[in-house]
Amino acid sequence: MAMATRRRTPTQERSRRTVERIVDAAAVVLADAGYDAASTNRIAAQAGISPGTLYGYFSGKDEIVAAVIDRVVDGFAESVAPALREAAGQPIEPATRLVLDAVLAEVEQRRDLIAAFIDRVPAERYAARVDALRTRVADVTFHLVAASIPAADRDELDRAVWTSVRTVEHLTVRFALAQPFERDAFLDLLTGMVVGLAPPSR
Amino acid sequence: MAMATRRRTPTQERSRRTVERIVDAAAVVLADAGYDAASTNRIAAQAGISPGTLYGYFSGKDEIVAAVIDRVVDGFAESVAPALREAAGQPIEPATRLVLDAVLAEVEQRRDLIAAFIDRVPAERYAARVDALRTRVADVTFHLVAASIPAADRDELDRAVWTSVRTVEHLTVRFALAQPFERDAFLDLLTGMVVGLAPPSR
Amino acid sequence: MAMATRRRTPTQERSRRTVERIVDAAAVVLADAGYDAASTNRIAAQAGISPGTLYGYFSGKDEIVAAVIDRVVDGFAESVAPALREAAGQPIEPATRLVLDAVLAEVEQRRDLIAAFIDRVPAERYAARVDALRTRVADVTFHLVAASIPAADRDELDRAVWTSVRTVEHLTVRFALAQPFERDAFLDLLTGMVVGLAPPSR
Amino acid sequence: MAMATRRRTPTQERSRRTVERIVDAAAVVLADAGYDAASTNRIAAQAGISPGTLYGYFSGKDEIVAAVIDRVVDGFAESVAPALREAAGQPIEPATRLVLDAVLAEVEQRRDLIAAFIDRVPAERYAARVDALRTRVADVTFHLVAASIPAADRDELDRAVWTSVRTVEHLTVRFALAQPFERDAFLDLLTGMVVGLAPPSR
DNA sequence: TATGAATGAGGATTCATTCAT
DNA sequence: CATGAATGAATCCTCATTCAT
Repeated sequence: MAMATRRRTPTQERSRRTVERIVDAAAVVLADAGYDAASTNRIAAQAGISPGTLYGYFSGKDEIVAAVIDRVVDGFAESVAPALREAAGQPIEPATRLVLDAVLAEVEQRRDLIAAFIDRVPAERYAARVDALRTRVADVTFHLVAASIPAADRDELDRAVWTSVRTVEHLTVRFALAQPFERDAFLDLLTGMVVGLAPPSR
Repeated sequence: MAMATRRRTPTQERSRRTVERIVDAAAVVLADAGYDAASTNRIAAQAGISPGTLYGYFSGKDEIVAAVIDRVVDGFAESVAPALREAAGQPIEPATRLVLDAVLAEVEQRRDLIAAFIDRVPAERYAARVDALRTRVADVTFHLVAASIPAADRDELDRAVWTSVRTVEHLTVRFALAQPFERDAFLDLLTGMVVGLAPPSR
Repeated sequence: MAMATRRRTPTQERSRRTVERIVDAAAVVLADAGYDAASTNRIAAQAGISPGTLYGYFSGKDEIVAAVIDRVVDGFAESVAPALREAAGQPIEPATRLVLDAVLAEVEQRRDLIAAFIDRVPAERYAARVDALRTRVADVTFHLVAASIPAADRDELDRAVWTSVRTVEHLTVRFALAQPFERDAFLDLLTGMVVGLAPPSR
Repeated sequence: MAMATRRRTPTQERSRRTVERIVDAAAVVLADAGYDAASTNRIAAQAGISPGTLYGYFSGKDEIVAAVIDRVVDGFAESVAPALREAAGQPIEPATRLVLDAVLAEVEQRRDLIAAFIDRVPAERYAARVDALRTRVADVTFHLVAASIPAADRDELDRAVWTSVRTVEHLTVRFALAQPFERDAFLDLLTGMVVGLAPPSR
């Protein structure tokens, strides 16, 4: 998924590094101080550049934040894809668990940054981008299961997918943040919920 | 749940009305414009008082926002309690559905305000207060079910309760905001998920 | 003519004084440093108030500048009116000279401020307001002379008025700024030009 | 009139073209957007060069603007000269009209650029250069008429020249911008004013 | 208590200019 | 010569909060 539109297209190597530094810095500042305190000047300072440079690449604060989210969102696509491939052909329960494990692992890895977004960034600043991911996941899930479901149950499947995606997203994130009990037990529970939601197959 | 600590205790009737007006105004402004745009001056203007007066009743912006949340949170206690009483003695499935229906109804009623908080207020501004409610709900749920569960399964029950509370909260809110399909179908689905999480009773 | 729209209506005496101080300060800064250098912070500093206060009364830099011009423009209305009254009934030549003398006197009095506007403020910032004055002056001039002119010459009168107003305005200001020769000689010259422009009376 | 001092003398052909492109671009941007919005970066972009290159030819923004004015000013010298030659030997009235026509034509041709300067550029940025032209015009006018005037009237001639130059400049520009009535009528009026200013010849 | 004028630190953003490549 | 990335001081403006009246 594309990074935010850039004012200056980074043709030179130096540009590319600068963009990286800005996004890195923004992630750090967001995690440390939250959205409100993440002023452009502060992000620039953290990146070791001048405030003006920032505006060579981003049109403003929101675009920088968007780039940080894009990075997280892109991470999911990349890290869940292998699990999806591995799961293909396996029975539904182990397949589901495999994928959920990958999702949870990715969340765990970005834990601090995700925590910062959840706690300190108003959702309207990033909802659109996360929603795009959500839609993609829902589409994939739907088509994975649709084949083995009678056409009459498509509506039920739609509802199950909506519910699953929301449930997995929320519980995964909350579990990673709070870690209220053991990882395996959580994955078992979550797998059971998701599998239980699927309409009876043919 | 207590209102935020006030600088002046509103012993007099007029004071109480002023507090109401401020909280009302804050709810309106938050729903209309979000947290960032909800300046104290704007809230005061909406309430028809001067900015200075505001500080006679609240120590600052965050305390006003807290009072708005408290009102929402208190609403739940009040409106779910009757359903809880009615559910007592009924079989688990209809009982659960009854309570979930009440929860959903309350969310639906506060839809705009909840949407404003979810979308536009950084969670750290209100997380503590919602967490307190969450804990209370978890406690009640735990004790309601604990009696019919073997002591050995207490850990499993803990996990099921954590998962249920998080799931119900999230799905209920998201369903009320998006209304992606029919209400009854949703309640059926959600009831099934929650009941399915309960450890096998004795 | 009205001052620029104010955000805060100066009900209290203190407000009125603050507005005065801001407009005074803006005039000083404009005359000293020009439009570009007349930052809101600098105007505030000159006025001995904080930058925020400024925005309580004016929506921004342009509105402050407009208030300064309004003051100058209003000055003309007030100071030329007596001359107009005195001129009524006199023959055209002494009457014209009387009015031009009053105009020049007023320009001379505001010399520094007018110089600052002419030299250092882009005209688009104040053209509209000066144009309003110009239109009023043209209207008055037209009606003063129209009575003694055959209806057939109205077009010619229109042209003469347009030319007179522009000529008087420009020469008066430039003369006051440069003072290239004696005041009396200038008034004689200018009176001759203006009287010469008038279409032949009945 | 000389171009502004350059950092590098454009001995080479390519350099000369670059300078042209910069001045062209500056004229376009000034006419389109005014002085404030005419940033060096924007001028460079319009010229199709990089901001750095600009500083190879001009010491800064003001020097670029000066070059644009010089071009306008030089245009006058070139386009009024033929009219002056043609007017020589003719009676004063048709001669004056001929020259004024040429002046007006030149203003009309540069209408947009002149409008941009008048409306949107603080006069102090270009006053010196226009003043140089004004002085030259005044000198020429003085010597043209001086021969036929008694020496005793030299002071009067001085005053008439000052007034004429200012009047012609201002009315010509304002007429071209506003076009409030017919061109011929304007030239008649203006010619009459100027001729009327001349001291009685011997 | 209520008022509302005043505060002032801090935020987002721009742009003339420089300099390493 | 040209490039274009980088600079950083300076600008306009906001808003939570205070305090004299």
